[in-house]
Amino acid sequence: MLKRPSDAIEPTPATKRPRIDQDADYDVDIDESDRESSAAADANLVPRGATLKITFNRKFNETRPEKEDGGAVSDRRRQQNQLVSYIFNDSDFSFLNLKPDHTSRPLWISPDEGNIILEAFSPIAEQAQDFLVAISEPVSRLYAAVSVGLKTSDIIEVLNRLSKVPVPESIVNFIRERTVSYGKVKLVLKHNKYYVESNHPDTLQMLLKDHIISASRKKLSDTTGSGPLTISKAPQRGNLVIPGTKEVDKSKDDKSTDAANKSTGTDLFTAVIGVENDEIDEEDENVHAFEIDDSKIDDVKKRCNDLDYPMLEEYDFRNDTINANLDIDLKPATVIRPYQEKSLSKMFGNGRARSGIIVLPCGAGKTLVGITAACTIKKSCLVLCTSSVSVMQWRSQFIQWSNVTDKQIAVFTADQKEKFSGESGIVVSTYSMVANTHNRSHESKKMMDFLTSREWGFILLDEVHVVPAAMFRRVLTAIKAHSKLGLTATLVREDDKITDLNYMIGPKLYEANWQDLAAKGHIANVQCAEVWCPMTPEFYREYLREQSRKRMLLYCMNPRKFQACQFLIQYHEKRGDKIIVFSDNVYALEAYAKKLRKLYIHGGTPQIERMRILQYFQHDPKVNTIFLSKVGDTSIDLPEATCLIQISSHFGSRRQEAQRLGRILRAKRRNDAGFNAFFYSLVSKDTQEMYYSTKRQQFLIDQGYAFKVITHLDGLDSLPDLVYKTRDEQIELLTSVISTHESDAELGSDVRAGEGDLAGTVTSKDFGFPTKSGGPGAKRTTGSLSALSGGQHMSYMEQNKSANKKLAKEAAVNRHKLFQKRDRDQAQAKKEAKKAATGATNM
DNA sequence: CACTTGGCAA
DNA sequence: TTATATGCCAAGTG
Repeated sequence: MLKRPSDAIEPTPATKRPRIDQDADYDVDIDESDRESSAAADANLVPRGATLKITFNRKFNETRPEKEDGGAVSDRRRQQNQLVSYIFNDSDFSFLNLKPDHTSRPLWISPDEGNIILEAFSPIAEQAQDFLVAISEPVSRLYAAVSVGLKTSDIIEVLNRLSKVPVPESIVNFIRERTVSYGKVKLVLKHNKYYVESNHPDTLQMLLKDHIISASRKKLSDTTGSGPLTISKAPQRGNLVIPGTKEVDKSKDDKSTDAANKSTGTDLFTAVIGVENDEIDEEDENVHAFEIDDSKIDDVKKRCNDLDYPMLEEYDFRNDTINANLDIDLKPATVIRPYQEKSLSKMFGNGRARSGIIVLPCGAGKTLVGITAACTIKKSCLVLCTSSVSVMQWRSQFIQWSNVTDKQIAVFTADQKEKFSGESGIVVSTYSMVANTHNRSHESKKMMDFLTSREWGFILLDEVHVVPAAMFRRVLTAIKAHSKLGLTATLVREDDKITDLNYMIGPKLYEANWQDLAAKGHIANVQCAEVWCPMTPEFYREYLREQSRKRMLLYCMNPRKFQACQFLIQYHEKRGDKIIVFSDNVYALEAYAKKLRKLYIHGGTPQIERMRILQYFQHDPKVNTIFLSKVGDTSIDLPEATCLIQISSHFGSRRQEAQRLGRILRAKRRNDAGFNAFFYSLVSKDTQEMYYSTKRQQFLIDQGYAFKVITHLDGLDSLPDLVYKTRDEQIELLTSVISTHESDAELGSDVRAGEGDLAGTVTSKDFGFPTKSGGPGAKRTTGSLSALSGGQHMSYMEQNKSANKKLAKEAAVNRHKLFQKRDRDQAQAKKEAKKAATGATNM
């Protein structure tokens, strides 16, 4: 959503303004009864997009408060959980006039609430949904819709054509009001000069009355800044071809971009609607413009934003004669997918590069979109990502998909500072590298000079949602970039961090519908489930006694959860799935991984070892499960997982949920008929966790995923090697949880790892390298792995400890050089920790 | 020189 | 409102 002037003036804007929040305004409703009964019933997927409800009601409540009838509202609330048709319950709409051909129109619009209801069974439902998604979420999406070329009148007209009933006047007004100023003004960089451009000369005149803007206007030598506006033909897409689109052998060059995925449904859609739902042409219109001073761009941008005329930024890169072209292209074999093409056609719709954000799920090929965009613009390009790992990934992807040479692409991180040779090139770097405020090393200072001294045709911003606004500001002020593309998987507003993105980068240009991508096989089809694990009495008693900090640990370590986790892992390993288990809590992560004898990675795991483990996970058929802490949320590339289990879903943001989910969405590996990916959340019953998890799920439901609650896992109790089966074992776990936590409260996690080692642990540390054939490393590995299949009943800690020590000693002899120092350090740390502990008790 | 460690930031 | 993870840099170590 945009920052608006009222924000600055009003002390409490949130109450004054229609706060748009995703939950309220854009729901994909799922029949709730299905959720209730799902434990028993088979895993039926709710019909895709059963209803799409778009609510404008906050706005309407604000303008017409008398509609806020408390009784009706609570009445509605109550019924929400019963039927989809609750939408209709509080009003009788039979008085509305159905249009004569209403059966071919898929939308209902209720005049009071502003709800729009889509009939999913309509043959044109999919297109209608596209349209609705484009215009819903009133403020930001209308803005986005306008910015990709839809006009107010078009929106109203299309809505009217889709609707069975006449579009209520109130909605028309709402749309008018909201779109009147958006997208009217563009900041265009053309022939290396900046222009403020608009189709409406009067708007420009109005803006020029503002003293800041008029002061920024470029003074021509003969006039005093009040000369006439320049008039020119509106830009057209013309012969611009986005690489990789097979556009070449099409007869029509324009507007047929979407012809590739045209189906009979689309034709029907156009027949009913009369217009294509995107690419509204601006052909025979003139645009008006005035030039502004390069140095005043930021002032003008800010001012226009304050005046409620946010500027879209466009870069006429084909007419940029000053910045050298970069001779890159996609490799001939590279073909991009229809939705990638669609997102790019939004960006390059009129032959210029619009700045903005493209939202695609992880694994849907964001990187390729970015690369294709870079290959379309063909100017110097700067890519920014969040971690050095993804820097390397971007680099290698560029080389993989396009024909850039080593000389043209350079990386800039803490340990690698390259420059490209020649006039133009690509630099891949991290945000913190560029935005760093505190002292720089000499090398990076030089590099920064290199970055700031030149003009960049294109700046690619990866994972825009994680970067704080302040950092962006620094980056964008330091770097002179002519067009900006943000890529993200989730543009979810959890806090106000990304509120400014619209202003700083641009509007959302495109957002893919996850389900559609799943249906078309681009990403996996996911079954989401929440597993409710009861607490054991002992744990629950402690839980009730303890304070919040320890409570969390207790419900994470719930033995029943352990068992559920074990069960699910075994079940899915049998199916041949690759499984990732997430835990935000590092202690729990280690405990689980060790008990279940799996490899794990957390923040303290050194880089080389991470790579090792990921290698195993990907290629070794014996390693099918790994445990990850928060590290997995970003920057680790895990293409092979098909099943994901969350223990400790505490404090979760929807963003996190979405991103984790994204990890298993990569093109499907499995060919099962129904679901080919699984997402479990383990929740301890009757604890705070229940509350958090409900909150988190909302996102998944919003995305339209089927969601089940599992209260009982069949066959769990008969699992042969079930952990913590006896009460004694459980109590032992409980005491170790309580005591360990206390004594280790302020010790580093690595120290803890060494101390509390459980029987026959296969931790990342013990996992030898299967180096040179038959080497000692290899032997150890297989030994550990075969131990998985039997004899893991080690009841006593003391025993285990000593056994483990012996193992460790043996291991140390044959350990890889890289690990030896680590081991020593750990031994040292352990010693010191013990010393500290005894010292404490002596006092 | 290669590598690790601690401090700091967001 | 946490805890965790990450990145950059300088200083220390063998």
